[in-house]
Amino acid sequence: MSTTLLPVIQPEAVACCTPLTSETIGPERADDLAKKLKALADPTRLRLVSIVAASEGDEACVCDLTEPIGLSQPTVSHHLKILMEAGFLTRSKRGTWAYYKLVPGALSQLSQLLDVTISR
Amino acid sequence: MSTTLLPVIQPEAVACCTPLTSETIGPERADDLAKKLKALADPTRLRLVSIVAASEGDEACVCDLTEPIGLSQPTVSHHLKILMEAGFLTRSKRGTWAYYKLVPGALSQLSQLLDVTISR
DNA sequence: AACGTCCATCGACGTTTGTCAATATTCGGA
DNA sequence: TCCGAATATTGACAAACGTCGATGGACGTT
Repeated sequence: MSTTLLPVIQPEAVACCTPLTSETIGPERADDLAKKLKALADPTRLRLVSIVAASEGDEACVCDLTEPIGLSQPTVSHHLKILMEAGFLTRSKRGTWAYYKLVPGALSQLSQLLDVTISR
Repeated sequence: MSTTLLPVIQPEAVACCTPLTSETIGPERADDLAKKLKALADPTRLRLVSIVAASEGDEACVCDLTEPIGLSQPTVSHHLKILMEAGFLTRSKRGTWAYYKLVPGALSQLSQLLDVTISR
């Protein structure tokens, strides 16, 4: 009698597993990106960046920032430090005043990274 | 004798205060933006989004995600929930499997918001 | 030299976050 | 109807975070 050949089921097709179609982000890059995003992921810090960006020369001193933010001066300084360490602001002292300035393109760069690195 | 008129010093020029040249972000919008950024500001969640984005049909089930992430299944489910509540992923159950899918344009929209809302 | 102003740092506090083990739930197959 | 597999939820815990008051350091003015 004749035998019928049955196709062997591929292991990949057994369960739900979907194959990847392109490269994924590595844990190191994910850490870097997360660090920058974390620096912005706070309402107070977003407002700080916004006020600096809206100021003459993309620059403002702490005395300009404390009042509209409505938090204590140490807290504002703390947030500014975080934004500096993340590369969004630079600091320059003139007299007793400390001026914080937007790093040109830092925000746009992060914005692009979101689109390009992730959505790919 | 003749009197010389002296110009009155403007109050704004006395100290360091820089005038704003354009609108700043309001506290409510800052809260909204911060909430979305916070959802992405974690290395594990960035990798999850990346893997989903790299998968066939921008879609993957939890069983595809647990192994490459290297964390416990409850932790992965927890992160996926956060990404869903922030509007980056949607969930659809098929059988026992739960498929998470990228929300089209959600990342790009956030990316644009960063550039437009802040940098002005 | 003494004082006042602007800002950074420190220490403390309550809250939020990321993680896990254990358990509950839902669904398909025997 | 019972069992196993995939996923969500709960409870717990340590670490990180946001905030403040108090303090300290640097600078300009008197």
